[in-house]
Amino acid sequence: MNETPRWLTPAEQRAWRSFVRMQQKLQGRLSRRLQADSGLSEADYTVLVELTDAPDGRRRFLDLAKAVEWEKSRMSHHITRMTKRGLVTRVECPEDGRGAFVVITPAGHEAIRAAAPLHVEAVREMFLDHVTPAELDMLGHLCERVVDRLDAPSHPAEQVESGA
Amino acid sequence: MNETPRWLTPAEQRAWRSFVRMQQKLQGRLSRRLQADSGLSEADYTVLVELTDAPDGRRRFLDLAKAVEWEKSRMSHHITRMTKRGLVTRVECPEDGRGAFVVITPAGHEAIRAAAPLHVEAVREMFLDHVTPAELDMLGHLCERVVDRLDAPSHPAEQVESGA
DNA sequence: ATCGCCTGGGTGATTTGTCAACAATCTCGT
DNA sequence: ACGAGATTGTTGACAAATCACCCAGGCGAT
Repeated sequence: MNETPRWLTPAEQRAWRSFVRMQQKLQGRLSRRLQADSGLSEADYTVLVELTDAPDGRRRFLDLAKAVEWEKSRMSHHITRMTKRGLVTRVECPEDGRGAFVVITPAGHEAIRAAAPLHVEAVREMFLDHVTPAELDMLGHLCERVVDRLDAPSHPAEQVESGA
Repeated sequence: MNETPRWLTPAEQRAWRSFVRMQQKLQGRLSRRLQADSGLSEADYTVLVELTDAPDGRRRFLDLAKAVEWEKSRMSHHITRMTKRGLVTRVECPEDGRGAFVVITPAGHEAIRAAAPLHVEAVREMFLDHVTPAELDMLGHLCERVVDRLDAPSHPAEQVESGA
């Protein structure tokens, strides 16, 4: 029945492909640099940022996992490793007997505090310095919109009662 | 000496963060979907696309590795696995005794041919459908520019004679 | 209370990626 | 011609991600 592939137009093709390439390169370079400069993997950094953002430096597991689009088991394994390195701790949740928080430790705080400026510098060098404010602004809006769409229920048509 | 962290402005902060989030989500969703729909990992797909683009479906190892920003050893391992599945083959290079080509097989061709329309559809749903043509255009240019910058020698100042 | 079932999280085996060291060319300068 | 050094690709040990399955605690109906 759906025999119409809606193939990409040349313009779409080109934009999407260069976007993908940029992602690949940017991610590759940034994470290697982060590792070299600060001894943190991209994954570590992501978790630490997410925790730093939380008002009291703590976050529920699944909450965290969904925020960064990881599987819960990945989060669990990763937190185990980070715990061994002293960057975070597990704290069990009083009101949910099965639940657990992951909490950033002082060492964890210290680690991002040290890593952030270097990382920011790298982000500038590799990305921000080559983008105009207008582009950046547009990009920001675009990304927020797309993220919202991704977080919303899969098929817009199925969603009958959210904003109504 | 460099005690000036050039911290991000709120606008930069916001744009960059939402960009990172979008990347995470988009990548996560797209690759899970690709796997489910076609039995190809994102890595497989990347390699196959790169090979399909080449005039005669063959590419040197390191060339390929650099193009997708992988370590050569990752490429080697991955090609080994793909070879076992019959998607590609290794062919030794006549004019460079140590070198090798990786070549896409008919089965490989068939695999992307089958996967591409599904993947494209997913890309539309998750991304293109939420972006205006003007935005897409700007994004495309931006990405090309950034990629060029990343491929150019590291410190612009060190580059004394390219455009001059 | 207790049974079914869902949810939040952990575990172990398998797959994938990284790192470091290696072999086999090639490239040059002499 | 020959040896130092740089390239190209491989390998094996280790780290990290995924998958499938498990367990414990909550939640609601009877």
